[in-house]
Amino acid sequence: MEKAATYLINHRIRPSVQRMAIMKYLLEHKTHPSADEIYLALSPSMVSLSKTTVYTTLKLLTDHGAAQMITIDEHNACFDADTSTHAHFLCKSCGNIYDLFSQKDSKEVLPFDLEGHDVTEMHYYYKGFCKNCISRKDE
Amino acid sequence: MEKAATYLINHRIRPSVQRMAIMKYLLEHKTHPSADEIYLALSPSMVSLSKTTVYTTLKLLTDHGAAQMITIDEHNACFDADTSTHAHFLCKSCGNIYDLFSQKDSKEVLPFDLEGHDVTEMHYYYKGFCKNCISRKDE
DNA sequence: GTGCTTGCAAATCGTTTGCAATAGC
DNA sequence: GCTATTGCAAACGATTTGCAAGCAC
Repeated sequence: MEKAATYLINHRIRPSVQRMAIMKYLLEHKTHPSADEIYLALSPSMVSLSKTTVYTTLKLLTDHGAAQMITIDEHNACFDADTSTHAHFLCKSCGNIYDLFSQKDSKEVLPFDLEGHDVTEMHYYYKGFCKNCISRKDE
Repeated sequence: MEKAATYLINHRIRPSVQRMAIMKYLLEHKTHPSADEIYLALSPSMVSLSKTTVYTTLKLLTDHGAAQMITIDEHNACFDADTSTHAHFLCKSCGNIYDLFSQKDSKEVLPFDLEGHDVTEMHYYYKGFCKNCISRKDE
């Protein structure tokens, strides 16, 4: 069976054609696409696909823990099939969002006092100028 | 002179009546208000105030480092006059945003490998259920 | 055939823009 | 008077909603 279908079933989501296509896209494109980007990428090969379905599916995936919504860019939500704890970096020049992972030798625990709140989600966002844009400027 | 006026001048922003009112509101209300909340709170006493001015002023404050924009809630941007590095916690039940500060004995540096990117902003967001909502449920 | 899923069109709502009126040096 | 600032109304754009048609077990 396809990886995307398995992934959906494991998260207790019925694998429709549309849902599999969107899940597959998220699993294969680690670029943190927006709903619109997913729609634009898939609609040529899925002519009947509607943007509404993309939105509802992304909400479904997020609610079932099959993806996470990233709000680092205030203009539109982005999505990531990797729900493990990692940080995101938004380049203010090119707009790309990069994944940042923990350094090998550091603790997983972050230095904030949670004051008795029950934390279910953690989002670590960094903004600035990415390596590529910096070296481009130097030329 | 008023604290808000001084604060604006220190950030090289001309202190107009509207800007002072908005800055004052942010300094006195640590509740991370949205543009709309600020507008609704100020408009009774500043009848001529327009929402446009609130938006442009908040952008000005953010650009000059006199406030920071928080995108923890995907529905609308919130603002915080405290630009020091601290985390935010959004309660999914009551919608309140709380400040979280560093634990005394921990390092300031977070365990993510920045991979050579130039970081200018850091945002640490936690979501879940706040202390108050948890104890309310227990009753 | 009953309930879940999809897709269209319209609505919603936070935010931005164009532009004319106003205020402050 | 000239420039920065304000405020109205309209535009914009991402997302949501209402609802009818289609699909799956």
